[in-house]
Amino acid sequence: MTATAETHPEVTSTIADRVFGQLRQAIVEGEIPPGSKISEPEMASRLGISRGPLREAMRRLESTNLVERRPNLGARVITLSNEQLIEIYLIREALEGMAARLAAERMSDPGIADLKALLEQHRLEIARDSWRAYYQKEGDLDFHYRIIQGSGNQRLIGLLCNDLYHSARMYRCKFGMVSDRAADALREHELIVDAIAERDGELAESMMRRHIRASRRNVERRLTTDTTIQ
Amino acid sequence: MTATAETHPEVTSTIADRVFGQLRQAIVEGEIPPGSKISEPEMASRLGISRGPLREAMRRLESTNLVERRPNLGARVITLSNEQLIEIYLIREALEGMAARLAAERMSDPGIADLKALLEQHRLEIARDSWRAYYQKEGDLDFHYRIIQGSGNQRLIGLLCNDLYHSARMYRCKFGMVSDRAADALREHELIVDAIAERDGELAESMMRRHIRASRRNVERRLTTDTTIQ
DNA sequence: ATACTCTCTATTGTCGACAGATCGGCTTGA
DNA sequence: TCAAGCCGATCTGTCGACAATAGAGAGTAT
Repeated sequence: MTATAETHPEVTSTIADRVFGQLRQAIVEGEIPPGSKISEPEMASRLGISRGPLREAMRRLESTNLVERRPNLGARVITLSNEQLIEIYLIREALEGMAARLAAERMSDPGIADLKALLEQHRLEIARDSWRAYYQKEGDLDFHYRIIQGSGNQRLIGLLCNDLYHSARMYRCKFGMVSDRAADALREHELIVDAIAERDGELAESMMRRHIRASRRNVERRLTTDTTIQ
Repeated sequence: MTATAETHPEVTSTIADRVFGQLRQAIVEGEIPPGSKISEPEMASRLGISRGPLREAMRRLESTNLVERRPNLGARVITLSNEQLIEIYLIREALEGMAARLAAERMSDPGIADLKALLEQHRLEIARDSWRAYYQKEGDLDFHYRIIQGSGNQRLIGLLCNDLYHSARMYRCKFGMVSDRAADALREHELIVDAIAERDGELAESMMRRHIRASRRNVERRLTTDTTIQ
């Protein structure tokens, strides 16, 4: 973990901040499995730090709903229930819908052009090798991030990028969910970008919500039918 | 502060948790003014605790967007800009809209009956003494809380009740914003409850969003015209 | 008079150590 | 044989102390 987390070579001045990022990455990538207890002495010695900064990092992880902490009992990585995943999808539907509306109203013209270029790139990738759902997934993430950023609402950006998306990514890493609806998603993305390009906030919100709702229903269908998960 | 914060006599086993609640209340009520620096040694000695638990509490306050912390420079209570207030209203519009939709789908019949009773009580209060906007404000909060709880979405409940509403309350305590639209708000509340009672999630969401949007526009109007604020 | 530098102080970041609590295993009794 | 209680080990919560950094202030040179 100490090695893989160093992909971002940003020199964070304080240990607690750096360890927070390390642990968050290790948790969402499943390196620290869900439900497992995080022992303070063990983790501190493994990271080569003291318990002080570690506890501060754990508090932040607790606030971002990645670990559960019970007094005098220690902290455990949260266990992901299917219900919690659905909850996140519903919140994303509301928040990213609003983000799309705001992006349609406030995004810069060059930003919209970049969005269109990104979409064109995705279109080519999918046409070239549709089996490679991984790139599409990363691209999907990139697409959503840009629209969220385009909303210009700092609080909204923080909520989605710092909290919800890490939880969602944790899920994706647990069950290796490959998207079987890349083509559909791309079409929906196009509708969203068209609405944004026309500065139609109402339509952009509606299309984004429909997109996320479709994604949620796809997951729900899998969770209920697929017996491997459950 | 140490005295006023003890209104909730819940015995929290750990100091850091208790201090977190104390500081949060002191901040949102304006007892620790926005923008003021929180010195760790001073605050720790004032609370009669060590710096360790205080720092853990500060980390949680940082995660809930109530204090800003810069490495090696200390923590300050966030300064409330008008733009940030508008941001919160927009997020509330999205999230509480979704909450109303879910409440319409999932709230229990007794819960809906309670909601109606609460509304009836508000109607009487407003008819009796319309000048007392304070009670209406508290009632408004109570009304919104019940619908949020009625959504049954734990993550949504936590986001709104633990994060956003404290930020919003901080604003309300800074500018003593009395609602001059109690009657309008009550009518809007009635429409929302009617939609929930009819189990019409679509309508409930629409009405809730319209309600919060009206509230936001009322605030925007004040912020732009009223010169005392600015 | 102003700007620059150096020093000193106070605060933050970090660490090791102690007290209280929880959990597992062991003993003892019926 | 099984259940209840006791005891030790480990961990969490808390504290005081040390190192490093930022800021203020005095002093000096131009």
